[in-house]
Amino acid sequence: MSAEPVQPTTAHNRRSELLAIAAGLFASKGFKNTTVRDIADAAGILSGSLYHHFDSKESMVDEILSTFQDELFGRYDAILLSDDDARTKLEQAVEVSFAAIDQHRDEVAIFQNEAAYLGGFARFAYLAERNAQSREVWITLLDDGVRSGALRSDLDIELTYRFLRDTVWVAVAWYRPGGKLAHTDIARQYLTILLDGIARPTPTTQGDTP
Amino acid sequence: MSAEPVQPTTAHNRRSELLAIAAGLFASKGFKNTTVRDIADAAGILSGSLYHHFDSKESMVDEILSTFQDELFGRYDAILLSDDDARTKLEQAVEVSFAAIDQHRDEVAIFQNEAAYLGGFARFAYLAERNAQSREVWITLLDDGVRSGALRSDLDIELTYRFLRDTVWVAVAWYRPGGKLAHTDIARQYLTILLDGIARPTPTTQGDTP
DNA sequence: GAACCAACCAAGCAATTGCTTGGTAGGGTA
DNA sequence: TACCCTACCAAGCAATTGCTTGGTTGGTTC
Repeated sequence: MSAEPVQPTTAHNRRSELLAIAAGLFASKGFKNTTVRDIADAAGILSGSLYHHFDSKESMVDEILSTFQDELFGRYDAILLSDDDARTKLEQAVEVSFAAIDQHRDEVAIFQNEAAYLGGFARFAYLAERNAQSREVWITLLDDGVRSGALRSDLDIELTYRFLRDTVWVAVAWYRPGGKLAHTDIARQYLTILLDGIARPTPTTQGDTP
Repeated sequence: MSAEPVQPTTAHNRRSELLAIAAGLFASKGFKNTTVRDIADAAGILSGSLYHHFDSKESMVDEILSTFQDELFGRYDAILLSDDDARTKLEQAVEVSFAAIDQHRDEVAIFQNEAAYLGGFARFAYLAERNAQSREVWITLLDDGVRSGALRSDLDIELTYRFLRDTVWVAVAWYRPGGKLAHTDIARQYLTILLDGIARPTPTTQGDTP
C-alpha cells in the first residue's frame, strides 16, 4: 500500500530523511493539502510514528524553512561583505539564488507558496523578518550599482528590486535539475536579459557619469 | 459574530456577490485554507445557505477561474488579430496583463497559487489547456518580434517566454490598486526594463537584419 | 543477560471539514 | 386568497484531519 520505503540509513539521519520527504510533498501539493498520512505513506510508516520525530506538522515546515533560510542568508552576507565591485556582487547574488533553486528546490517552492499564509502565525514571524532582510540585500546592491555607475541612474529602485526578486525566484516554478540548461546557464541568461536593460547603454551618446 | 453583511443588491447579483467574497478569501488564504464557513461568515449567512447558490466549494473556484480566463484570452486574441507591428503587440499584451492584475487581482492570484494543485483534477483540465494557449500567445509574439527585427535575434525564445510570463504575473503578489503607481505606469516601467534588454540595441554597430 | 534506546505499530479520539435535509420568512403574482 | 419563488436558517451527518496513548521490535551497551 505504501510507496517505496526509503532504505534505512544511519540512525541520526532518519529525521532529515523524513524532512526531505515532507518538503517534497509540501512543495508539490502545498502545506495544507499535504496530510500527515501522506507524509507517513511516502516514508513507509504510519502517521502516528511521525510524532516520534516531530512535535507537529507545523514544526516540520518550520524546521525546513528556517534551516534553508539560515544557509541562504549566510551566502548573501558573504557577498555583501566581499571586496568585489557592485556589478559583480549583483551577479553573484543572482547566481546564489539560482543555485538555491537548484539545490533546494522544495524549500524555495514552499517559501514562495506558503510564506504569505504561514507568516500570519506568530511562530513564523521570522519569515517576514527574512523578507525585509532580503529586501535590504537587493536594495543595497542596486543602490551601490547606481552610485558606482554600473547601473542606469534613472531606475526606480523599489520597482527594480521587485522585478529582480520576483524574476529570480519564480523560476522555481518551472526549473528542474538535469534539464537542458544548468542553473548556472539560466542565471547567465537571466542576467543578460536583465543587465542589458539595467546596465548603462554601451558608449553611444548619453553621458551621465556622476 | 459575522463580518459585514454586504448590502443586499438586486436579486440576481447575490450569486456574483458571493463569488467575489469567495474569490477574496481564496486569493488571500488559499483555496484549501478557506472553509465554506469562512465564506458564509464573510457574507453574513450560514454555511449551508451557500449551497442554495452553488453545488460545491469546488464549483465556486471553477466559476471564478473559468470566467476570468475567458475574458483574458479574449483580449489576447484581439491583440494577435490586430494589424499592429510586433513590438506594439508585445507591449499591448503586457499592458493587458497588468490591467488584469489591476481589475481581477483575486482571480489572478488564485490562478497563480492554485493552478498547479487544481490542475491535477479532471474538472480543472482546462487550466492546463489555457496555460498552453498562453504559451502560444507569448511565443508567437516573441517569434514575430525577432523575425521583424524588433527584438534581438540571439534570444532563447523559450527562456525569454518564461522570463516574460513570470515577470508579468508575479506582480500580483505585491500590487495593490490605489497605490503610488497606476497599473499602466508599472506596465510602462516593466516594459522599459524588459525592452532595453530585449530590443535590439540603438544603432551603434551590430548589423543583424535578416 | 539485563537494561536501554530509537523507531515504529495499532487503535482511536476530538475537532474540523464539506455538504445535506427539512423547514421558514418575505416579497411578487394571478 | 392561494400560490410560488428566492434567499436563507437550524441541525446535523459522514469523512477527514492532526495528534495521542500504550505497547512492540530489534539492535546496542555495560
